[in-house]
Amino acid sequence: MRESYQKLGNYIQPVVGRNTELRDIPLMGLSINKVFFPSIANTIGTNMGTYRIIKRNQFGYGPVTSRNGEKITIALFKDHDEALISQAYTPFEVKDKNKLDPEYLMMWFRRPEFDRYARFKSHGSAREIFSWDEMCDVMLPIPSIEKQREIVAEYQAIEQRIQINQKLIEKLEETAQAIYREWFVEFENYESTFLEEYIETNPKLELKKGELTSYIEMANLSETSMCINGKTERGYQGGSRFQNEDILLARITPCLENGKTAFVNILNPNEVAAGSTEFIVMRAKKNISPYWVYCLAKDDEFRAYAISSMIGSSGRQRVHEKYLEEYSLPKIDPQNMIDFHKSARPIFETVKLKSKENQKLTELKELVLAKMAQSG
DNA sequence: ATAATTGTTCACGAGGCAGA
DNA sequence: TCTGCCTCGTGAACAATTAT
Repeated sequence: MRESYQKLGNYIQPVVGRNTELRDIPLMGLSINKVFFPSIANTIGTNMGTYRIIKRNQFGYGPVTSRNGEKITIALFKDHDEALISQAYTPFEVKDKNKLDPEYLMMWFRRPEFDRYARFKSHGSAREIFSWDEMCDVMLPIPSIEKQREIVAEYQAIEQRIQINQKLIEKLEETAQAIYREWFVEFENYESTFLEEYIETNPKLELKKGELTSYIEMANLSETSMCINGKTERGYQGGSRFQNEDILLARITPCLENGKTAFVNILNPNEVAAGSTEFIVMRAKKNISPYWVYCLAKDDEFRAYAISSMIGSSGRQRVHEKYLEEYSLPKIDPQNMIDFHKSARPIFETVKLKSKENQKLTELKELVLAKMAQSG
């Protein structure tokens, strides 16, 4: 270990104090994603006096590491001036912010190496604990405060760009949806037809058992955008099959209700990929824009129809694609479709570009974290 | 007979409670 | 503080049934 590595214990101290006055301030939880969020605890009948109080720029962590996916629950609190957290978490703070920058320390905690370290250093029989003493024994590079702030600024700049892209993607999706509504929903046409005239569901595609293919699981789908984040390679063993420009619609509780729908654009041309058994693949028929299919799949009216037609018992309800094909909608003017496709294309292309850019930026972020080990 | 669809169960991650 | 346990959500495996 380098000489410039320092013992964390010299820079931090625990925070004491319980909610004995039963104050009415926000109750927060924290997760292995290393963020605070509004707590999901059921606190009816709970004695809130035992809860701990955490203040802005203090940290909280969960000493229990053995049941959290090889990760440690730790986050820097910035959402409010003060909040309550469960007694299960240990709050602590940096003694002197001019010697150790809290944001810089949080960056160190975000490193995957720190997760592994915390797990490795956990001990106990029934439950493995990363104790306060172990936390104090953590060694990390602590350069000058100026250098720390420089590193933090670099990291935050990347984060900001990701957020800007994310916002842009959201706006673009809204725009696409607005164009769709204007042209196809508010469009007056009293002649109606069924969806099967325009789309094909679960098109037949060949994949051999055991063949190595790209695989997209439910977790890769976003609830808010068309972008698919990540894929894996594995031998084909069943499930849905699709290609670029197909639309994936999650058909099972609660993924459908949550809006998990994707526009496939991350495959190679002509590549056939596999995915979760719980996707319905929607494909545009001849002369129909795949962009239109995506917008339809995200349309409130269509989604309400899909949700209302879910069947199955024991809480695991699914949509049947036959029902989707029977969805009734106004007949589409072919010229309208051509014009819509032209208008929507730049939107979808930009979303694809920005989503790719964000993947690169995310890699870059990880690189900045990895680099910290050399900054001492 | 085989594939596709539908129903059921299982495991377990994650967040947290509460008594000793 | 320690630790036994609860609850909810969810993906996936497995089983049963139906279609081809």
